[in-house]
Amino acid sequence: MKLLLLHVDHIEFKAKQKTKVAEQVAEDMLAGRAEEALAAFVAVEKADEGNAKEVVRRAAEEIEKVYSQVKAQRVVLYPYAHLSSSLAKPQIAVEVLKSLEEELKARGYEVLRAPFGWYKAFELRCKGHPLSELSREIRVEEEKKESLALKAEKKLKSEWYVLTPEGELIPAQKFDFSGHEGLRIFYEYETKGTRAVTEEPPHIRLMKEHELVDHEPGSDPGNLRWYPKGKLIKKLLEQRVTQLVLEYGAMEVETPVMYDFAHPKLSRYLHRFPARQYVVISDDKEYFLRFAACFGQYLMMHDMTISHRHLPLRLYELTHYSFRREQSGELAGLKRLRTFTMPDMHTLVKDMEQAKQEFLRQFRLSMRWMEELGLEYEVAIRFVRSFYEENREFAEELAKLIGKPILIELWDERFFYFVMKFEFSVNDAQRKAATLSTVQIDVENAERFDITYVDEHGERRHPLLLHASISGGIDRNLYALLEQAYLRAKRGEKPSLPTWLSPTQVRIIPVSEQNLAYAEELLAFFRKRRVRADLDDEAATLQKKIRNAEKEWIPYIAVVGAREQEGSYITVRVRSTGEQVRMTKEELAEQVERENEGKPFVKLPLPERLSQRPRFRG
RNA sequence: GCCUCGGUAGCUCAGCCUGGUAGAGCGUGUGCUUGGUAAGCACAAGGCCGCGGGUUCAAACCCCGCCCGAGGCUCCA
Repeated sequence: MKLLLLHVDHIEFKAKQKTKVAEQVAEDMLAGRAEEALAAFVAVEKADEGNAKEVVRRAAEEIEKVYSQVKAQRVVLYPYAHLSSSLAKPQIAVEVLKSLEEELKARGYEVLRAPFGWYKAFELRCKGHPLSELSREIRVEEEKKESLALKAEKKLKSEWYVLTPEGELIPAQKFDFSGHEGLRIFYEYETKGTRAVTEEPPHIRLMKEHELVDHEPGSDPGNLRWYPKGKLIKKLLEQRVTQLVLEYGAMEVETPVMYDFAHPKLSRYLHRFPARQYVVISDDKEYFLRFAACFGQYLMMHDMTISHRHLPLRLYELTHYSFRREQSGELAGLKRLRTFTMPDMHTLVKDMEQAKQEFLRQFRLSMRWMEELGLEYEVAIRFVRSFYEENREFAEELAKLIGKPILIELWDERFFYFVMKFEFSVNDAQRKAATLSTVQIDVENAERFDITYVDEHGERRHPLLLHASISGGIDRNLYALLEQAYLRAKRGEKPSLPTWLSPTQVRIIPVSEQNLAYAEELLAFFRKRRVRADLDDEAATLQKKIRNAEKEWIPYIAVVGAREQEGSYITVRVRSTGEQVRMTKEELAEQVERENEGKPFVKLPLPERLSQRPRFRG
């Protein structure tokens, strides 16, 4: 339904001539006049046909809201077809208008309704204040389906257990969590939510202070701006996860970011999910922005010719970007965004045996990722109960790999498209958890999207499908790194990022201007190596420069003065140990290169001399 | 989306209750200082007090609406 709401000094209409669809009305309804009214021009649309009741209720609410804002004294309902290009059937439109009139009257408003389906002359005078002209669109359909999905989910019953590395399955309520604080926090967050902590998550302050990421008020909430240092870290994470996944055997592809709402397979799939999408209008078609690479890869797989010899078959895309129009109140810094970057891999396998093999390998790959970032994490594995019963040893094998107790959630029935998934979660400073790595065994979508392969006997068959995000959202990985750095600082340790992710790995600080030339030589030396070095050539004291470097969490601070210049060595302040070490430039370069080994390397995207470097933020 | 809190210099914040010339620290610029491992000194520039409306002789301050952020609820494919 489309609504155009005008706050008018007066409105007057007179029906002149019937159209084919004219409503039969009493003589006295053919003309009318109202003063100090809210005139509601209404077009009832096709999409309203199945949801008349809800549309009427919502329209009445909108009108009520505006009515009280502008302090009108009566409502005039005026059928106005020209607001929409997709009109409802006239009969239904009349009914909707009548019930809207009834609804408003029931809510205590004085209502005048103009007849439907007549050519009418009308005159009005709009008040012209800021609220005096408003248009509203009321769309019920998707939300209705949405709430159905939500309801079904609410009914889902599940039970929680802890599985120890020794293979013991204990109901979570009976498990003694002492010594497993991380798991306790994770469990409590998953099952009870959190207690009220009313402070800003520390990573939000850190991401700004370190000039990594910031809010962008010029965009939709949940869309962030990335400064050079943040972009560098993001790029390194993206390159590394892509590297891991390609080495594992995935084929990298790229798929569109938007899809046709009306596409039959997509729309059915879409309605299984409660979250909302961004909508893009192109000509008169509506598209939604993808929330993962699923669709693009399904549609691609559907068109592929696949033999059993090709399985397992893996497609991968770094979704730059994925979009989820989260409710505004759910957004939180880098933890929860509306636009984010996520690696998404789908693996086709011929049977459950192969699915489990792949699941295990992807589980290990995710473990490796978490280790490379130095993140502490907790593990949850969620099963449909019957599937768990058949695969106990598999669960035990996974718990053993982790080497500490993990959470198990068992669902009585399968609501989602998967029978099993794992999640690696990190706890943050507010004792909340966020999922990073996850892999799911999907038993539904290959069939839904008609993805087939030809088996040994020449028969077309539907494969099983694994969804994998080895790192989880890239943005969220930075959130985890910052939150855990903050937690370490709270315990009295120095906060830091892994060296391979540190924007500046070596900061060269000359003791005085006399040592600047020597410092420049060192800078030139590191530039030729796989080391991100920069030079503090500002006019400040040594202490001040050290302090600035410490505040930036720089892993190696190289101080060079007359002594170093003569002895051709450098004195390095090592962040991880807090020690001052005398080293040669080669030794330092080798040390950093060792820490960069196997990781992508990107040059510092900023001027090497601090005096040449602008500030992105105070 | 709902509820609560916040938005003042590039940044962090005070001022608002009790309306009357807009403040501090950091950062930035300039000058002095050339300092040996976490803040050297001085001076200066820098403001649509989030936006719109209202009340008032007068609004950063009081009232209403909106926008943005954070937290809670809800939600989290």
